[in-house]
Amino acid sequence: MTGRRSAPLVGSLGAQVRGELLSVVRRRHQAAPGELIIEQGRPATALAMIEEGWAMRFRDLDSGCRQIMDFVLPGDFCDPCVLIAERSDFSVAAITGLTYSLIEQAELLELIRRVPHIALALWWDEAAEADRLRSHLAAVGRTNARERIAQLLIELYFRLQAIHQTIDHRFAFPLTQEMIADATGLTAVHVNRVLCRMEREGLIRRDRRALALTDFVRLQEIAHAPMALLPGRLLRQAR
Amino acid sequence: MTGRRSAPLVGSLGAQVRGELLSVVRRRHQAAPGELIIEQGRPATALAMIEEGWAMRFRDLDSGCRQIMDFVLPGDFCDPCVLIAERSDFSVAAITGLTYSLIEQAELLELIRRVPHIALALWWDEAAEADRLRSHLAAVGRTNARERIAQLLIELYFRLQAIHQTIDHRFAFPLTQEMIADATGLTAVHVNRVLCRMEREGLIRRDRRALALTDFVRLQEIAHAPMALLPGRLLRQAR
DNA sequence: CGTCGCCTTGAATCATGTCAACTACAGTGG
DNA sequence: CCACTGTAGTTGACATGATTCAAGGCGACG
Repeated sequence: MTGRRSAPLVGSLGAQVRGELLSVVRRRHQAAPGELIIEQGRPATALAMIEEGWAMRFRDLDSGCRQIMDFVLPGDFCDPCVLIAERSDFSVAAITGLTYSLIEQAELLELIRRVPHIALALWWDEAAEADRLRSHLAAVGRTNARERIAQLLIELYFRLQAIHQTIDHRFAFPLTQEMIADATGLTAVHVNRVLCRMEREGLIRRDRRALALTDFVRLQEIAHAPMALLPGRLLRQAR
Repeated sequence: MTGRRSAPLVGSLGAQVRGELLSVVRRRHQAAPGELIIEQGRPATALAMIEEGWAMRFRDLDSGCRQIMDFVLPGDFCDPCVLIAERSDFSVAAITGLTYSLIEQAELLELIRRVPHIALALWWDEAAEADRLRSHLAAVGRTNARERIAQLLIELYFRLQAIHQTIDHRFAFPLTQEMIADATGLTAVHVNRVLCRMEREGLIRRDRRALALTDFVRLQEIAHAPMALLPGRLLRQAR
């Protein structure tokens, strides 16, 4: 024990753990936009980690439409539950061109035997995703289109900022309006109306696959964003 | 290793692990309806497991309304993320009178040192909750009021059946229509209309705090329930 | 230069929300 | 035992946010 009774007891080492994982990866994989990385219902066999590009976690409903759960950004695991779940209950597809690495289950378990912390990092990731899911659910269930979209944009901003993919309040933005609709539980047409209005009001600016949050403060008010969001908000840090 | 390469590698022992946990519990706690067990934003200090009664996991939004994430039934952990999260990002409140047990963090870690499987059981629970959250999100984002409510009722039915709290398709039902509304992202008034119509159509019957799913097959069709849901659906079982 | 995916816009419609009143109990205290 | 009070459920009339359908624009790409 560390001596301090209230010392953080478990936690993620973040970048360090990711490095450890990458050290056992033989080869990187590529995926073209639209390609499926993980398919709903298929047995879970390997851990996938995004290195470059955006992906989305989603589920197809039998009514033909789909719900996007969240977006998977560089450094995120596609399926932190790979050791727990028998088969995946969601799909993951590339949005942009993608570079990712796969670690087979057997390899992963071997690695965990040497570095138990890695299991915690996965658990951590799972918990962070659950947190995001709860925020997302609250947004879809209890706020209107404008608030939901503002919330999504701000969440993406914070996550991208954490991996240094923003300049000021601007970042590359590969999502179609239909994807935003599938994530927020709206129709593409309505998403369009809301985005256009936001632009007219000077809240955002869009050009050439990029997005700028030109009035970040007001956007945060609209989103009711309580404060700096996910990256490291609620999670115990080791050391 | 077990010999079979595809053998389940990790997993939950379910009831056995729960028994193990209960063996270290000194005293049971009680809570009256409405009482808070876990409060959003407070440091996470102990693992809570429901023994009797229903609770709900929810979040208050600053617009004053709330979103219920899911319901916590006997045998469920309130906060499987207690070892991972610095502070809780949701609240848990008693719906009925409640009996639950608390296991302090230090105690829990000690127990895990002796029985590492317990950590997996918690992780498992976390993953099961994430799965439920994804289904819930898809329902709220992409289905109408009738489908959502049917889905909720059927999910509760399956979970209660798994713990032997159903007789035929009937079970004690302590939720108010406002709670159903807060869970499904609707208003209490609209929930009322939908429930009344379901009753008129012979899908359900309500009386004295109990609910009967009188036309289970049709209800399942409405809910698009793909098949037997959560309990043990996607999860590796040890042995 | 035609095609295709994505974005944009308008008009009509629909699902759900809002407001408001009223009923039915269960609990409480006199 | 009754009068009060409060919570939950029910119902109607009306308002509105979001969807649907439909048409057209615009840029990328073969």
